[in-house]
This record gives sequence, C-alpha cells and structure tokens, in this order.
Amino acid sequence: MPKKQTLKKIIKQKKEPKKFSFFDDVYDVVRQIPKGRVTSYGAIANYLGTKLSARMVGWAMNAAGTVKPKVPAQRVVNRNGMLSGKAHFSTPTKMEELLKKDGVNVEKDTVVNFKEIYWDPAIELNL
DNA sequence: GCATTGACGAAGG
DNA sequence: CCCTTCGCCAATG
Repeated sequence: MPKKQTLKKIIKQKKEPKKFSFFDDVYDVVRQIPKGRVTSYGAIANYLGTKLSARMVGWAMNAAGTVKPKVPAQRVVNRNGMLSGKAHFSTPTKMEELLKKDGVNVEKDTVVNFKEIYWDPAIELNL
C-alpha cells in the first residue's frame, strides 16, 4: 500500500503502463477490512487522499465483482451504514447475507452498531 | 468532445 | 431535521 497520494497522481499512474490505478488501490484496502467490520466509501477515499471523491470509490466498487480476487464489497457502505450498493450484487439480498455471515447484523438495509464496528483504514492502517 | 450519471458526502436552506 | 445543491472525476452515450 502506497502512502497517501493525490488523485491526480493516481490518474497519472493510470496513464503509465503500470496497471496500478485508483481502483486497484480501493480493492486492496477493501480486501484488508477485517471480518465483522465495515467501512465507508468516504473513509476509503479519505485514506487514498481523495476524500472529496468518495463517488469514485463507489464507482470502483462497481467493477469490484468483475475483478479476479473478488472484493468483499459488502463491507463497504455509505456514511450512514446503509447498504447502498446491495442492488449491484447478484441478488438484492446477497450483500445482507454476506454481512450477516461475517457476523454483522443488518436491519432494514442498514448495518446495526455501524459506528462500533466501523473500520477506518486511515486509522487502523495508520499512516 | 460535451452532457449526463453515479454503490458518496458535506454544507446550506 | 429533512431536502436540495454542489463538488468530486471516471465512464458512458
């Protein structure tokens, strides 16, 4: 995991032959989310130094299911702890099921005790 | 190449 | 406290 870097720099990298892009970075972080914990798009964006571009994180997740080592996108929710992306899973209930399997209680498309199991990469990975 | 959209988030009314 | 607007930037038409 590289240190914080500006999105512009990441974009620049994207131009490089190297395939390391913003998305790969996002995937990498998401894969490090411990079981039973969740985080938000904004937190990841913040960790990558682009906190104002949380949308890009979500956009990156859009391809999460298409990449090789599948990304546990179910552990990534919006700032309210709502499963905003559940519609993008194979089935609308898949995300919830996966979370519950992780030991995360979900109620009405929202993570219970979200704040308590919240995992912030910028803090946990502390850079 | 401009316009629209999007799994977000903060700020303003 | 709910709703709207704006910023962010890649992808898509």
